[in-house]
Amino acid sequence: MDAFGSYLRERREARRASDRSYSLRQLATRVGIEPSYLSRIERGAESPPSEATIRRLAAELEEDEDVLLALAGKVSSDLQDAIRRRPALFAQLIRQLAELPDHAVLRLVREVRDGDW
Amino acid sequence: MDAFGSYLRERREARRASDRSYSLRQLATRVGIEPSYLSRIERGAESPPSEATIRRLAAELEEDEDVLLALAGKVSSDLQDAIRRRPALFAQLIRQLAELPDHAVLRLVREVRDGDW
DNA sequence: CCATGTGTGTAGTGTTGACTGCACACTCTA
DNA sequence: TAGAGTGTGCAGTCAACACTACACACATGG
Repeated sequence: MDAFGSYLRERREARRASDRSYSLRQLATRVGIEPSYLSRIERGAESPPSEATIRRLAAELEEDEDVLLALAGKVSSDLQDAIRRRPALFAQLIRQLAELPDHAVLRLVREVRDGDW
Repeated sequence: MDAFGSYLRERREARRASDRSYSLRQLATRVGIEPSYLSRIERGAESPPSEATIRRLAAELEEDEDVLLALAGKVSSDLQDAIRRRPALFAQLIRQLAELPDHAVLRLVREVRDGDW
């Protein structure tokens, strides 16, 4: 049940296979946290770190920030800001989309992207 | 700059004009918090309460939960859940919509509502 | 006039979030 | 075989969140 930690470890070790600088210690140092802290996070002995730290981890591992944040049970603060600016509208839309299958949402994304909105 | 508190007070007093049971004390009691706490919140001397408490306040005042949460700088947890289930997809969509005007988003909401999705 | 209700000031509480810092045991490798 | 690097255990910090508890002063209406 610790999606975040195990995913992180898995990703780091994958990278480490081709780049020795991806040891837990070195990554932690680059990201600016204590190695023991990262160790506990990877093993799920500690809850995921802050949004800022997750962002730095994502950058270092070249992972999608939103996905990593999601695994940590969080939602990017800029998305939250966008929703907060028009709460009624976005709330309605998101609740509707929550019940639609992926492909429908994807279709919508595309339509908005290259539509005449 | 204390949108939440002043809005709350304003709404409560509006209701109180026609219903004497909307005193700070009585509302606080119905909602299950200490009057002094609600007092500090309404005056902005304290940051907004938890999502659960905001929900109860919204119910009692017949206000839109999402709007009240937004004023408190929060986003409903069920919306966050929806986003977390498909982070890449939703992140992309919301960032796109953040730059569109209200009417465009509204049009989208309608289209999804009564479209053949 | 006093009992009841009103809002508010001050102080204190338990819990969680987000970490640091150091010591330890193990493993390579030069 | 000493030294550097590896992951980890344990203890502790510091601020914020989300509140409670109680005392106070005012007012008001029966």
